[in-house]
Amino acid sequence: MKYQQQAIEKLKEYDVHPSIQRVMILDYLLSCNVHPTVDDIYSALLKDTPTLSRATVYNTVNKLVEVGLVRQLKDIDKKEARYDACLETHGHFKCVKCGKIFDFKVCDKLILDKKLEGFTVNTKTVYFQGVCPECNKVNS
Amino acid sequence: MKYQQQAIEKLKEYDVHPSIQRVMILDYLLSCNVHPTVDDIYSALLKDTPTLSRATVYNTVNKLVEVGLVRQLKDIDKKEARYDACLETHGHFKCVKCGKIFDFKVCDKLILDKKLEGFTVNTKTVYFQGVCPECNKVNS
DNA sequence: AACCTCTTTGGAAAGATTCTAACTTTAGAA
DNA sequence: TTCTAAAGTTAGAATCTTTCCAAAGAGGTT
Repeated sequence: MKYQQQAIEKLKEYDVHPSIQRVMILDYLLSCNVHPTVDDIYSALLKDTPTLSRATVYNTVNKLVEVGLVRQLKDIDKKEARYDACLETHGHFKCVKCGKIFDFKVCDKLILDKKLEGFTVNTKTVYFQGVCPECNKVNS
Repeated sequence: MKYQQQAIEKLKEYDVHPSIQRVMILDYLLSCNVHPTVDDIYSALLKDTPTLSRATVYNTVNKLVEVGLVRQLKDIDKKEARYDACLETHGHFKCVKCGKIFDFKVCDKLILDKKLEGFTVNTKTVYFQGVCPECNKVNS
């Protein structure tokens, strides 16, 4: 519960009632850099809170996405959606060989096309796929 | 069947046997700019081919994605995956009010971060969410 | 025609997510 | 403190998307 206090403050700031479950889940998302699936979150928190329900995890992450505290990433995984509590604009790179996910910076001003004038952009998702340096070494 | 001939040629070029179903599906993807879901494709083609199976649509789009003729877009829709036959690198903008999806250009060289040196990038996905000019007008 | 391979089909099955209805907790008023 | 209404949680059923599988079909080759 490293980020418990921060989680509570963020929830309040975004007008979401900081229930025990919500704080737990946001704390977990803030503390891990691996972009977990709903099931990852559920399994991890079940140890400490055996009464936790899967539906609560779904409700909570949906709520957090809705208010903008968390980002949903669906392309990364073939089936399950993943969640990321880092709000800074950044890209995700997934290595197709080892499956690892790397975050990288995106200079978002440079992406903008003239065609997007007049559009209000709220969320930016940049997702690359390929082979990471480690796996490139192994195969060469 | 505007793109039927083009579909057949593309399939051959990518070493995919141009069966009736595959041609139909790729033709449909090439002719529509709306990034349909599997169910959209299935429903649309069922009229002309009542014997078409949902599994065939899944098999086909998976095959097309696998060989690189079509791109899968998961983030755009909350549940269903969408498919796009346009191979040029481009971004997708989804208006959260009207649900329309707009394509826009991405100058892909500009996205690259120094951190990505050594990475081999195969696929680039850029996805924005926000409000389109039309919906911006309505609410002001 | 006989044969082989690839494709399609439909239904069953699996997997992910949402719904529902009952139960619990919370915040604020009395 | 106690009451009340609203909000949140729970467990399991239900739904929806996707894949699997075995059988049937189509196309091409000898």
